[in-house]
Amino acid sequence: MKPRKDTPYLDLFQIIGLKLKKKADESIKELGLNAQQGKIIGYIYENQETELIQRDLADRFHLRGASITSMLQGLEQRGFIERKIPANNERQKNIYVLPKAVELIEDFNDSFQKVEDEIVQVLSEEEKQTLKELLIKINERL
Amino acid sequence: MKPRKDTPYLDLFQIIGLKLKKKADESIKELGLNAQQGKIIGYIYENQETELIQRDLADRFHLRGASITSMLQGLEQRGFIERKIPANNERQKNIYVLPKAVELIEDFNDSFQKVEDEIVQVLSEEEKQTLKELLIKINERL
DNA sequence: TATTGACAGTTAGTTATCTAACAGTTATAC
DNA sequence: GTATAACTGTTAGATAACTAACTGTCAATA
Repeated sequence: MKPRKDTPYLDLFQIIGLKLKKKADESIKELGLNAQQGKIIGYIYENQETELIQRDLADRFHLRGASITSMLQGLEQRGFIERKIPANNERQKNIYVLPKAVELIEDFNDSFQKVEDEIVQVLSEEEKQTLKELLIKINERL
Repeated sequence: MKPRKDTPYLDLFQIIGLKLKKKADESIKELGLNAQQGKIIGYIYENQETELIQRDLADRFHLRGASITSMLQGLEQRGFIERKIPANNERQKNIYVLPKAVELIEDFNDSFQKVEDEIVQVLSEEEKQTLKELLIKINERL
């Protein structure tokens, strides 16, 4: 007598993911960026000395190359980042943040930290640790 | 010396959510529907005796009314569902699945179950139980 | 070394979501 | 009872993701 339909993990992950996206978007809306753009700018900032290319962003954020192209074109036109073709490989583009973006990084890291805190506010230290381990284990196999 | 930027829970939930969405979409692609459409048809099927309206779907799936309108228009045009204005309230529309959709429900419930199993395959029974409790607790407060 | 395949990025077109403004219906309050 | 507010759904327009087809570059190999 197995249940005909019951996918609590799938449903919970979908709903929590959606709620977090909306919260994160809302929290940095006033900066004129959405959460994805904020996360990407932060990641570029931390990795721009490593000859970061668009491919790396696609891998890290699980997006398609075309989506990265489109997003970076937008950020470049608005003066947040720049892309330079490196001398040693003309099919790549290295990515760098510009001052206009650097100024905002602390702000949206604070905002993201607040959302982060909201997630785990109801958990004990031990529960937080357990959850993190379980999430990492799941993510590795997915 | 607090870490300048560290949001592992936010990041893990976003990535896992994205991976699950892609897996679920892929798993029922051959039926000509995406995961969200499948989930919604399943939900309508289980609740159509309760005078289900679009507002209910928006609440359950955390989508805007406009998104529900657009999605249901598509499903209605393709003959999966129908919407009827009830006699007692002309501003609402009750929603019902049509045979063409009912035929598919078992298929995509099986597909969703496979994705569900993938999520927890690496966890022990005890870990599964713990995870479910933590996710429910988080979702309630978010 | 010339060909072929893999790789990095772009473009065009599609889709699902969103917000804002709106129409019509029902409920509330004076 | 009428005016106003709240509710339900729709439309129009924007955005961010996708796939498929493409250009150009680099690497492997025969």
